[in-house]
Amino acid sequence: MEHRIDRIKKQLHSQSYKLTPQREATVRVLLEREDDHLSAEDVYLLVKEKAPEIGLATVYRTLELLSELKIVDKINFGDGVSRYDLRKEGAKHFHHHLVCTECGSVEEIEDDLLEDVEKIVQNEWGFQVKDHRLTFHGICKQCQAVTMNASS
Amino acid sequence: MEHRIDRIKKQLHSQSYKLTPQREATVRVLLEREDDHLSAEDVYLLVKEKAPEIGLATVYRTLELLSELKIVDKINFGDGVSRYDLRKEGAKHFHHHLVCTECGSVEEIEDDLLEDVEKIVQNEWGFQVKDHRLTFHGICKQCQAVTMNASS
DNA sequence: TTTATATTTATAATAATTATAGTTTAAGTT
DNA sequence: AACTTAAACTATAATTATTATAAATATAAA
Repeated sequence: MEHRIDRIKKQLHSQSYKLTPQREATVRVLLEREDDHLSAEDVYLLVKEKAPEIGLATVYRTLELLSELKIVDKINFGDGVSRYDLRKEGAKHFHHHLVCTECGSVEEIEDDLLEDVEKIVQNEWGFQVKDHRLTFHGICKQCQAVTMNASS
Repeated sequence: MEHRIDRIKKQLHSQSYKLTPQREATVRVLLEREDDHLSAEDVYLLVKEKAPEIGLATVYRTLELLSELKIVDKINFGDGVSRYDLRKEGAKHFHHHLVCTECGSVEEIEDDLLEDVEKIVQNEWGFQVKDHRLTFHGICKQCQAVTMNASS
């Protein structure tokens, strides 16, 4: 964890931003909850546990900053709130998501499944791809099992 | 156009909803501006030209309803507003988008480029895919040309 | 230490969306 | 055709997420 904090600190410094205590606390929350997809409000509440004096606006600004530096990705699953997701170290692209329409769970796929598709887009549409957002909606393994049980 | 209105009318009736004049006016706007990605506000202003007495809340409710019936898809390009996009007739899946980070233009791709990827997700993750959202961020043809001119 | 700048807190403002109350419209029934 | 009922509508208020502002604080540079 310290290693990653350190890297992020350097990324900030390289653009002459500082890693203030508030920003560090925010980053720590994101690292600790790496598998979740927290909203700004969620992050705020968690950061408050470490640093009760922090303001909501600071959390928003920090997330915005991290987002610009591509340290986090801002996503929207259509429920009206933005969610923030740490990029894996060294990842060029945003990872994919599997959203279950039954239970609402969100699973991540880190493999880049889109290399071929991006080539097609590049060649056939002349569009120079920089990044992507891919979300599948459907039924997760667990809910499939439940449904089968229920109907048997 | 009348043909598609008629189909939508039937889809509504089949779930015992009515195609009220307000709903019809809204659908007409969506059909006329099929290539655009209108926000609820955009739709409201356009519908007002046809039916000045319509209320914003009705537009929201209509879009929500059309969205539930999968007649339109609700998307979010990360600018804080939801946008509404008509599905092509008979399309099982949502189409893809190319969002240009330079000029903000949005292009559509109707081909389903994800069939192979969906098979992988299905087989390797056991996730039963029902639909997807795929957006590429990058630089469109036009902006690539401009950039090349500017730098030469 | 002094100065300048970046960042923060607390709060107000804005913008998108949703909820509510009362009214209108339409469909089905006698 | 009048009556009844439920759906849908308008107008507006309320809510929620996010952004902007002003004053205070912290940090780095001179």
